[in-house]
Amino acid sequence: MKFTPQPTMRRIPHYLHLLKRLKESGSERVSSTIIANELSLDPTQVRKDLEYTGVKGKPKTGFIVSELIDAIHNFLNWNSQQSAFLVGAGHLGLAMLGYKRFKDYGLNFVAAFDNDEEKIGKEFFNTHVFSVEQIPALAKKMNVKIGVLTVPASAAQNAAELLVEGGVQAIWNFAPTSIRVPKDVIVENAQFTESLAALSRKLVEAPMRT
Amino acid sequence: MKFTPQPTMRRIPHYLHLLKRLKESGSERVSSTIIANELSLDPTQVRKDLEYTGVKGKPKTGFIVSELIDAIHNFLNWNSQQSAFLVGAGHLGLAMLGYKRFKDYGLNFVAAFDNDEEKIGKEFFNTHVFSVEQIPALAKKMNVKIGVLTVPASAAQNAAELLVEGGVQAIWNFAPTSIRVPKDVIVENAQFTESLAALSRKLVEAPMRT
DNA sequence: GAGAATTTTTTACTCATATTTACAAAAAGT
DNA sequence: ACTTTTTGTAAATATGAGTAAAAAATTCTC
Repeated sequence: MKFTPQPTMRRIPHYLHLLKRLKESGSERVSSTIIANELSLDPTQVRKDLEYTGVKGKPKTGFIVSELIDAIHNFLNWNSQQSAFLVGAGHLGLAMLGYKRFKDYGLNFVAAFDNDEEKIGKEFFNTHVFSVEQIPALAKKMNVKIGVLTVPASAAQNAAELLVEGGVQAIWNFAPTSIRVPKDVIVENAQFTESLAALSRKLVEAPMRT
Repeated sequence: MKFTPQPTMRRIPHYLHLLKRLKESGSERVSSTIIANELSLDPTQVRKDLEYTGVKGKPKTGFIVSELIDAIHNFLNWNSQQSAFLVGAGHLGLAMLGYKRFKDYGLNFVAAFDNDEEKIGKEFFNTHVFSVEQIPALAKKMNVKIGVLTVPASAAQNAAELLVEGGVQAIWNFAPTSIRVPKDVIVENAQFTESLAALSRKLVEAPMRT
């Protein structure tokens, strides 16, 4: 089996969003050309991407919307919920906890952590806040596999190490810094700055495109 | 002049973070090999990426840290602040407003918008919340070029259109959906789901890598 | 009900882009 | 002056995107 290319991975969630929209509006079937038009992509590319999910389209009819949605969910393992820890109960962390939709994406926050005495012991959106020191013990006990880092840059490395100590397999890093972890631990960076840099540069380059 | 490749754009903010860390810890010079090691990249790739920013390194000594930081800031036009509108004063939107650090990234929120009567007229983190209907008029008046979308998927398209009507040049889209805009308007998607999908898939593929 | 026409997938190929590898030149230190 | 280190450039490889032609299947028509 081949690994999925990065660019494909980036596009798949967009397909999913569109498909859900189509399903809501009552469409049962969809062709790759329709998807391509809607997202301004190349039809062949859409087909190639969808191939990774394992679904097969039928000529003339295209793909069955609900089948595709299921296939993508399956592909991403979003059918079964994964327990996750949230580290850092600041503005962003609370936004994450408050975003109910994460359960559609297979993510379930079972506990939050912070090192602010003010916050420890409280509950936000039905999630209890513990001291960061308890991360390793609780992670092992609750068998948590995913850690979400929404701490300041200065606290990121330490938090990451505590998560690793607790046996976490993957870290979703929102902190504006790189973290160093053993190579068998998966790190996915979701930094605003990455995206903002791209935007800023596009603004700089925009006049040149004319 | 050549356009900057996407992957390079993604890496540049990481260089910047590292460089700032190095500067704080007192380093004056840095070589591409050190950067490469720190971020587990290839040294040549680092040099090539840095080439886009226009800085020249000196053999044997490498690059001057502060020079590099300036060059990257310049490259991204983060020296001068850009006025921006925040559309959607929910959890995420407030997290954005509360994140003081954005001014380091050339972004300055001058107004926020929502269609919740409860929020309109209030202030959050010194930023006033207006009704979304006022977006076009205020955008023109204040000459705002960047709009940040932190609204639910259902409100995204409408909000985007209002921003476009107001003459906004770039939209930073956090809403979990694709938006359709005229082709001269820049859209940068910063969706959690993109990144979460990548993480989820890595978890699925992880056992295969062994 | 059979066949033609149309639409869409599928496959194969070409082109572009990004990464890696290799080598030569330059500056600092010994 | 020689060695080491590190940049800069050039070439090669690998990967992903786009294009074009062929095959399959469904619908429409006769």
